[in-house]
Amino acid sequence: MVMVAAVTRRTGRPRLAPMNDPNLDPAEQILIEASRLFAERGFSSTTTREIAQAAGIQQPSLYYWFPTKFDILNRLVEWGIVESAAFARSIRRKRAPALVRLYALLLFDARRLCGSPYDLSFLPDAPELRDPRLTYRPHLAAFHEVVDDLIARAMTVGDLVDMDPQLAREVMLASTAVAMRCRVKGDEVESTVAAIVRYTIRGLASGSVDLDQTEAAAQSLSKP
Amino acid sequence: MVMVAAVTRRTGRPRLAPMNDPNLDPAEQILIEASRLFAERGFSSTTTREIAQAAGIQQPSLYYWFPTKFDILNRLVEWGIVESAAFARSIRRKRAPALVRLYALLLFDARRLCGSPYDLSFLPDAPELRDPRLTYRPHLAAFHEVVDDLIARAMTVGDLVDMDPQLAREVMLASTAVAMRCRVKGDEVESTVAAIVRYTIRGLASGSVDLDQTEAAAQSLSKP
DNA sequence: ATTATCTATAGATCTATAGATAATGC
DNA sequence: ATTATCTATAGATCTATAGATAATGC
Repeated sequence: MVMVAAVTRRTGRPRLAPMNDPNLDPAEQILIEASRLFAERGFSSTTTREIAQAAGIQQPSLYYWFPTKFDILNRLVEWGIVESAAFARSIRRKRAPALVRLYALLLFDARRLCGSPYDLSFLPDAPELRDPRLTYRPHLAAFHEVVDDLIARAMTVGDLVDMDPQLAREVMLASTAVAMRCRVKGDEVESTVAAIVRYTIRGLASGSVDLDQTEAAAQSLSKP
Repeated sequence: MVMVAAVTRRTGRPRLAPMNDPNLDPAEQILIEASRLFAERGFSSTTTREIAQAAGIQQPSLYYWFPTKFDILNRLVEWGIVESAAFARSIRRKRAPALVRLYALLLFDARRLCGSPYDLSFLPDAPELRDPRLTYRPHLAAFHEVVDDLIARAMTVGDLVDMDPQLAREVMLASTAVAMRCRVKGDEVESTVAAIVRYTIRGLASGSVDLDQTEAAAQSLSKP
């Protein structure tokens, strides 16, 4: 008995133009194209007509998949933070040195964003993030709490140079923004992520830290 | 004969609400308030009505001072780069080591943005910057050219760690973005700027560099 | 009957223009 | 006469809804 890749005939009225990839979920396609457009022109400047066109449907058909344009944004923002926040919570209980855990957290986050199907480079500093209706806030707060805690611990044991802890977080999260912009495919993800995080930590770690050893420990810790 | 601070009676139809500071140029007031709103809500989401209201005039009165909303953006972007590009051109001919000149350029730029009357924190990654009608491009290109040149020279003499030069520029300009966000007043400008640039250079300078001496040389070079 | 689209459009903006108005300047 | 404002509004969007339509599923 030979299995043939089923030509998934979809239900519903046919599109004016047939789908590029009939196996891809339309909602997924919408998120991918919307993120690309948000990165290119910003959330407010991107119209629902443009998103629909990029996804191969008419403008009102968007509303079958998402209740509002705003919900598309919310889904993308959530995707960008929820998993990293969960990883942050789990790493808080691990017994490795604080700097290693910090390093691992930056690696996990950068890897996720760098290898994402969505272009989330519009997120850092996107003014729309201030909208109180967005639901990412508790996740980001948890993420920041862990980062701040680990910075404080690493500073106490002398693994980070003595500086304003808030500025240290700023510099670290600026590196995450770099990772979002350097989005690459497949094999290149690991080397790109490693380089970005390495130079960030280099700037903050004190001279007594063995960077190669810290990186190696963080690398194994950052993979689930 | 006693000089009295003249109560500048202004010509033209009076405003509905009197000006807060009658000595401040209305165009300047508009730029200040517009930049604040662009930073808060983004260019596209900010309406001309909001800008006008913040500046104390009715919406159509904006158009007496600026031909379009877009021109307000263009003026702000130009302000953010023109002077730094001019400084970059002048420092290219100086005879100090490349790393010192790079350090001085970052200091000059960060100082200008950090102490600016305008809130330009919306500029890094603002999608509106892609608009080809904006006139800042030649200035930014000149600025980047000098930075790239200085990075290459500093790397050749071993003052910067060996890394992808483009990534080095990314990391440096990410620090400039931090400076824009850390806008402070008066006395605090110098210390804030110094700290931000110091930790950026720390992350990129090789171990053989004397950072204190480099900073001192850069500080005096960065002031005209 | 259910699903996923389509077409048409209501209602709510938002930018920019037209033209009136109320000061000062000469 | 000149300047800097005002009011009123045209014209161009843009989001979201209403309701029709063309497939498949049972």
